[in-house]
Amino acid sequence: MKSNLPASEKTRTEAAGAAIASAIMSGVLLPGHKLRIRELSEEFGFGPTPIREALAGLVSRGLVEAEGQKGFRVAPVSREDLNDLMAARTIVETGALRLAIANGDADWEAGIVSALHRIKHFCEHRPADTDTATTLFEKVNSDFHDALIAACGSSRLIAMQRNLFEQTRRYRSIMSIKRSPRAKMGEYDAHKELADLALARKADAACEALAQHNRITLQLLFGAEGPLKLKKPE
Amino acid sequence: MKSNLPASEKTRTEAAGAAIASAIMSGVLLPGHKLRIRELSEEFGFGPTPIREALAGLVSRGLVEAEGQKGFRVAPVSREDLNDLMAARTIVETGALRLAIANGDADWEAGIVSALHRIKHFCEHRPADTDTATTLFEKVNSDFHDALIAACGSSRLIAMQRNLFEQTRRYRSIMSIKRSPRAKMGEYDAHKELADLALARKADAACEALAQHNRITLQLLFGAEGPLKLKKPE
DNA sequence: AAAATATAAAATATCGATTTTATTTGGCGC
DNA sequence: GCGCCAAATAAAATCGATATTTTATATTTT
Repeated sequence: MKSNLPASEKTRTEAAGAAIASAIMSGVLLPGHKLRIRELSEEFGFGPTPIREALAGLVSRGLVEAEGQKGFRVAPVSREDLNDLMAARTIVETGALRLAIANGDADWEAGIVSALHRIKHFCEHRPADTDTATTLFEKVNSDFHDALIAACGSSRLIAMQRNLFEQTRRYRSIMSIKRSPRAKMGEYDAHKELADLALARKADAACEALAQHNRITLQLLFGAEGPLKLKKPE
Repeated sequence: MKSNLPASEKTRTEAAGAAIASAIMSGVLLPGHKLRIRELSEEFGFGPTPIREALAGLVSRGLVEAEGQKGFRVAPVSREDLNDLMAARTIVETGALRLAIANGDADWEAGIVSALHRIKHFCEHRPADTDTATTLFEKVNSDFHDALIAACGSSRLIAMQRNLFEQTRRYRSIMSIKRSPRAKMGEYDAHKELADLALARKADAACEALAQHNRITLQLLFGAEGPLKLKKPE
């Protein structure tokens, strides 16, 4: 019994990190939930050391919170934190987009066109199963936002954007935002407008569209019925 | 023998992290240098576990690089990486500054005035010892940039700014940039202009001044005689 | 009875040793 | 002599156990 894992996570720490991250992202582990090393160790079948190291890694990704020597817990969610998150995300994304528009070459343009096409394809051939559809949409959506700023010239900006986007995804997932097929077609339109503006090198308009897109996401999350003030002490 | 440490680092991991970070920031551990757990363990007098955990933490701060299961090394430096870093820093700093100017209250203004005053005081009463002076300048300079964006409303943006600033500081330290007293007085003028624009709520002008400030820093580092292409394999 | 304190229980942080993985060294064939 | 493969060496990743700190419980004092 050596490795029947996807082989993408070669080290136990990475595998444990992926497993825990998945549980957090999907809402199996709720915000604020205490993360005890031994429990996780038994639950996921890894030794205490990889679990511990994995948790430290998740802290830097903003999915887990470390409290001195009192251990770890799933990063809490709140309205204030969501505002915090979206403010940072908008700054990083629009800044990176502006740079990408200034520096982008043909490969960058091709990446955007390709990513947009996949969003379109998803909207037109939406999988029947809701979970599958949601997962797929998050993937193509994430890839599109990646493609937009791929030519920004700063690996740090790209990494920050990915990280902030991941945290946004968690909020969406936790609050189980459900979009109707029509709403998802609307998402396509918004992305198309964004792509067109970027490819036309209209930096100001593109950044404003992106900021507006994020404002809508924020309002959508605020408006959702999900409990957005829980801290869940345990 | 329980704790004769500064008591600020209560856990071994934190103490080890601070020690290693200090060695990296001061250039004792050169960019690209291989970081072997056992060596560090013996060198600094901590067990392997805290060292390992500390290194993982430094990776997320951008001071150390992890290579699969091949271990750790001090984050390399290069012209490309410095461009990468300064691009990210300018985006984050100007974005956060714009938010702070829009949201800042009296406390924010007071913080800027106070931080600026300390820069002025430093310039007028510069310590004789060069190392002491440099350390103190980095502190007041860092505090000033913190104060500028303190009211931006996003803890994530503040954390990013701190982190990127720290990395910039490492570049400065490594290349042993030496500023003449006159040059440091020039630094004060630049900071004063920036503070005045921010306090006058002139967002565009303030951000442009900040961006210009960063461009100058970049050129100063590029122009320095220090070896900025070393990778130091071992 | 409430607050404060001492004791017991649990969880974390750390250690030392083992296992696994990477790197070097030495030998063999071409 | 040069490149390729195997054993040996070194390093990193992981484990199981111990020490330390935190949290919960019970007791004593006012």
